[in-house]
Amino acid sequence: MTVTDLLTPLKRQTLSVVVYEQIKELLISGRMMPGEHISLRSMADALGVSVMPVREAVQRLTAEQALQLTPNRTLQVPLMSVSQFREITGIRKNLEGLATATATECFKKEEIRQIVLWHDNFTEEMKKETPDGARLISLNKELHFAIYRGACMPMMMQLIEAMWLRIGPILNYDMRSGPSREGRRTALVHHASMVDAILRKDSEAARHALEADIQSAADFIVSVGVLVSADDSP
Amino acid sequence: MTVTDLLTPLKRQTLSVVVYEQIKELLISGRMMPGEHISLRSMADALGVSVMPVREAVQRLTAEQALQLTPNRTLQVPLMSVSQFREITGIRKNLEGLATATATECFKKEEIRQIVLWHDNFTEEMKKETPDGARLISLNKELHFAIYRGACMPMMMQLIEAMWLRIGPILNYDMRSGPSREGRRTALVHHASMVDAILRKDSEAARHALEADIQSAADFIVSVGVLVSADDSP
DNA sequence: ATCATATATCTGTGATCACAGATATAAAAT
DNA sequence: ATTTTATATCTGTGATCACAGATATATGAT
Repeated sequence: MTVTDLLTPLKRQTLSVVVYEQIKELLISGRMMPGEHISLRSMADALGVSVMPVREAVQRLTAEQALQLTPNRTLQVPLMSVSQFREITGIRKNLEGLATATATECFKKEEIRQIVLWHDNFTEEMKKETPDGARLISLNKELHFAIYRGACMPMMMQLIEAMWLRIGPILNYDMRSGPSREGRRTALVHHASMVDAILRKDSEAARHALEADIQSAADFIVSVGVLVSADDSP
Repeated sequence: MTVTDLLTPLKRQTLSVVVYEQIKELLISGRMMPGEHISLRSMADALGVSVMPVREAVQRLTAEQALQLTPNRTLQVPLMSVSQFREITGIRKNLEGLATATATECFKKEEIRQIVLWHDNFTEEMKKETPDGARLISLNKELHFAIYRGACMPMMMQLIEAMWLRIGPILNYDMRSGPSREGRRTALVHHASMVDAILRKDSEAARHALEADIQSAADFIVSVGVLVSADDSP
């Protein structure tokens, strides 16, 4: 056995995709506010690269509608209308519901153990008097995607990620600064019944609990009033 | 009234998006074979532009997995495994089924008229002894998307388009060179019952007919054996 | 004729410059 | 002091060059 056997094939990492991943993480974890403006050169300077990689990353994010190019040649993280948000919520319930139901029927023991672990961590953090917003966002995402991954549907995963990327800024922006008391309680209830259904291998119950989780979070966002009324975007 | 009132706001068209649309059309209409190699410079020369716009267009198509970048720095239209194709077919039935059912319940008269028109044209072309492959592909796409548009779900439309972009090369590559006798008959049957259900405003029947249409076309593709067995792509 | 080596050519990637349009700032006029 | 005009600066977009890795072709030796 030589040392060459220890070397991983090393997937080619271009600067473009590194930048892409970074901006994506900023968006999905709610560190950029809807409506906020960015520029290629300022990003490039901050990252210590030329505009070229930033340009390609931003171009891609714009294609995914995670960023928006205004008619004035200005980049911004998009504002979202109520109707857009409602449509995404509907699609999410459909896609993520299907993934959850599919996964529930074919989970392995190890996968379920991991899900319970994320759930416990999330619950623990939620029950603190002053939960860490960034940690909550991360734990919530890990819990959800651990479930979806179980469905073994890689393309479905990509679609779901694309949806999360678009609602990330909206969903997470206020959760960062401490979730509301009521929001905390309902989230815990839905997560608990989700995990419970998974343990019982009741796929329809799991789907139902997940859809309720998505819907209640969406209702909260709409009630807060952070969404714009008219549909300015397309 | 001055002449300025006659001028449309003219949406800003960059070269990148023009190139993007062109390549997309090539892919979705089956004019590029799965596995075929392309290069930035040859494309740029053919289009009479620099590599820059082609690069961004290709980068975007690669992100959408409509093109693929091999480890050897070679661009190719992706091969597809049977399992990948089956997963996409499942997702398509879900998304397009939902769109069809939703649309059926809220069609306006004019929209239905348009759908019947596309259906008639498609049927007419199919009944010729030697149907025009390119025209069939176009008519089939127009018919399907005329239905989906009725759902008034713009984001859903984008997801569906992304799916079509990925299966376009596979689905359409052999339809170009004249569809089989059997394939023609079943397609007409499913389209007819789809349109019939829409006229009766029976949303569940419409969904069912659409899913049957998708499934039967997919079964045909699998039986032809154009798909690769192993899963080479990530 | 066959195989090894070397050269030429092709690939995508990154950096840099030029450009036009839009915005903000500064200067000058009233 | 206020409004207008001019200047400077910032924006994304496109073209061009340089580079490293991969492939094909040609050259050389055996």
